[in-house]
Amino acid sequence: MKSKVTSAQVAKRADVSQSAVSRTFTPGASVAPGTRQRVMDAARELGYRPNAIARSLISGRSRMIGLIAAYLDNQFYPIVLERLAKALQARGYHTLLFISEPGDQDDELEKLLAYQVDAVVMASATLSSALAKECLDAAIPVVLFNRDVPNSPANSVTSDNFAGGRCVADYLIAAGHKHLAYIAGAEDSSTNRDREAGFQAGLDAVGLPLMHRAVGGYTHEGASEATRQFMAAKQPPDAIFVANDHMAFAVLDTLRQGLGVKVPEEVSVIGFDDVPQAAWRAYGLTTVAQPTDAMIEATVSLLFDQLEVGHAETTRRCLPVSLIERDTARKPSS
Amino acid sequence: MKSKVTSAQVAKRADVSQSAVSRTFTPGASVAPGTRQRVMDAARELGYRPNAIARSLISGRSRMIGLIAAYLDNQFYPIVLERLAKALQARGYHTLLFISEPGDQDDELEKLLAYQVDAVVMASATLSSALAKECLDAAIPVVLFNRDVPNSPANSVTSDNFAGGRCVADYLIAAGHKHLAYIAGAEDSSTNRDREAGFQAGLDAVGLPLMHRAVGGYTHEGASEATRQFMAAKQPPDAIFVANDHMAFAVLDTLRQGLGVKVPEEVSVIGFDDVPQAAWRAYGLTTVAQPTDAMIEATVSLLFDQLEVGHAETTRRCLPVSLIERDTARKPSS
DNA sequence: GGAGTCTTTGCATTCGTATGCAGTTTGGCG
DNA sequence: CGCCAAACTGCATACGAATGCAAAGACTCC
Repeated sequence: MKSKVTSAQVAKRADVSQSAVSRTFTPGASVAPGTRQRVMDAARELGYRPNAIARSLISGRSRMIGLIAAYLDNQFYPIVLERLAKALQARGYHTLLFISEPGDQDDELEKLLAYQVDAVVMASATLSSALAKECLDAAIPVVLFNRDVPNSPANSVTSDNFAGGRCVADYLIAAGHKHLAYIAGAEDSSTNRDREAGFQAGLDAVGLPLMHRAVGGYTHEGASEATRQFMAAKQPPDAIFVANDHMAFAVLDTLRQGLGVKVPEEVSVIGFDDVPQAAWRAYGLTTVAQPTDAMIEATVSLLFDQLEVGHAETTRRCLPVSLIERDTARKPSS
Repeated sequence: MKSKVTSAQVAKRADVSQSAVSRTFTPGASVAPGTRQRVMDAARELGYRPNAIARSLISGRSRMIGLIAAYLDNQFYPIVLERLAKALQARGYHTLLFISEPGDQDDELEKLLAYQVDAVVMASATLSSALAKECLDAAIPVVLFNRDVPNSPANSVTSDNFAGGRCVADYLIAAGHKHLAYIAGAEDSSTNRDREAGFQAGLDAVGLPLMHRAVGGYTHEGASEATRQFMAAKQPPDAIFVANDHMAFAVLDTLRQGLGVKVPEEVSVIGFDDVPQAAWRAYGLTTVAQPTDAMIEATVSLLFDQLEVGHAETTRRCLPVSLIERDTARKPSS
């Protein structure tokens, strides 16, 4: 069991001081080529690997980023998770993952801070103001991903949800739809709020009322239930805007397989996110695409601005979206 | 910026020694109620939070589990990730995430070990024997999730892929299919190997040949391409077994939307994994269900056996699978 | 009242690495 | 050859918390 090889042991073997070993493994430090070689040899022979924990302790930087997530069943998030983690790895940082349960967000964030993460990315859940303050006090940058809390000291990266919602309204109206419905995600999520507000603004612009509205809670079942409810009304909608793709799939299944309704002939359906499945032929979902890669890039660069440059003021990045026309919504004739 | 509050500062404020503060935050340590109270008060006033990094250094245990993953676009893995991370959190451990690129697995695992993780779960990629040895030397338990490397010193948790493959063969044969095809995942993955071997064994049992075979590489495109190829043959298959659901969706899309083939009337399709989408009505995929929760539970208990009990011999858990009958495969008449 | 037990406390040390400082060597250049 | 700068090296200390040890206090029990 050579489980614990320390720099001191390597130093002894290479017949140098522990400092020399440390310097060999510190990029940019001053070590003579010969010394470095001896140290490297000794290190390899003993199977030495610098202890990142000890390094963190002394340097005050753990090179770990805390990532808080939930709802990994919505495919948007796994993809973000994967790419974000990869982007961080490429820069020598790693991801400490926290899955937040509805109740214990504060508790979890507390533990996360105990691990001395250099920054926090929240890809789910909203930051309670108490916690935001704690992070601020601890000088730990926080980036809200795909959500936004006005008046909080946290940075955020979102796409233009309002514009996306507006765009959907315009598109449906241009296609001649009159009876519009909206299936909301979670009432308290900022994405839902903005998407809905944009959609509503589009209706208001032409004086059209929103005829149906239900809350799907970002779940498959909730969306399915909402759809059933809409279609049972004496005046069912002829177009449904769904707060995200994950729910839109359930809407499509319920309409087509459950109720035998033709899409888009009888009802148009538009989602939001443009997850890969939306492009799969069984769905062919017309949807609003979030610029996932750009959002991740923005997140990473924002993070590093704060971590390495020491940039301080809080920024809110809002990236443009685009409507992807596929087969679930009637196309405007023009 | 009270960013760095240490136990020493709390001690001074509470007028006790640093040891007392440490003991207050160490469950089971001996502290007088009054002292504990004073420490807690001081800690709250200063916003103290024990430094997990420092704790790890002295205790030799980081309470972090390294999780190596990839292919998060196959929904099976995000779900595993979420539940596994949650299960670990519940026991006071956290997940350090590593996304492995095809090339740099060894590099990444190297860095992961530098973080002094207490154990490693590999949910993707196979452990190179060099790394396996390193982990063994470092006395770090390794659990291979959903993959198995014979003759390696690593523990593994899998489902009975061979039995699953066999079961599919039996099912298709019982339904009267004669022209069978298989779409493989990655040739070198143990899941693919076992699923295929089981399937082949089923064919061998009745002397039926495998008429078509192609490698889909676990990708959507690969599976789609394979399907096209099969159907263009002069004797196309009447049943396709696909190495996982993620590819099976592509097969269905290609058959139905791309080629206008009726499923299951003209061709039966069976997948493997039973991801949530398989149950969605647009697909209604007949598939082999892996016992995800049981696999996770097994992984966690195996991990803790080694971490806290100190159990040493390597174990291989193999859990039973079950065929889920839905709408993409013709049912045997019996 | 005294001896023994148990609890509580502080001191000092430890974990493994990084780094300021001072000392030594080397090399360049006049 | 001599001097100064630059490169290299080792010593000692620091990071923040946990813990063995011994001392001191609190109690019990006879």
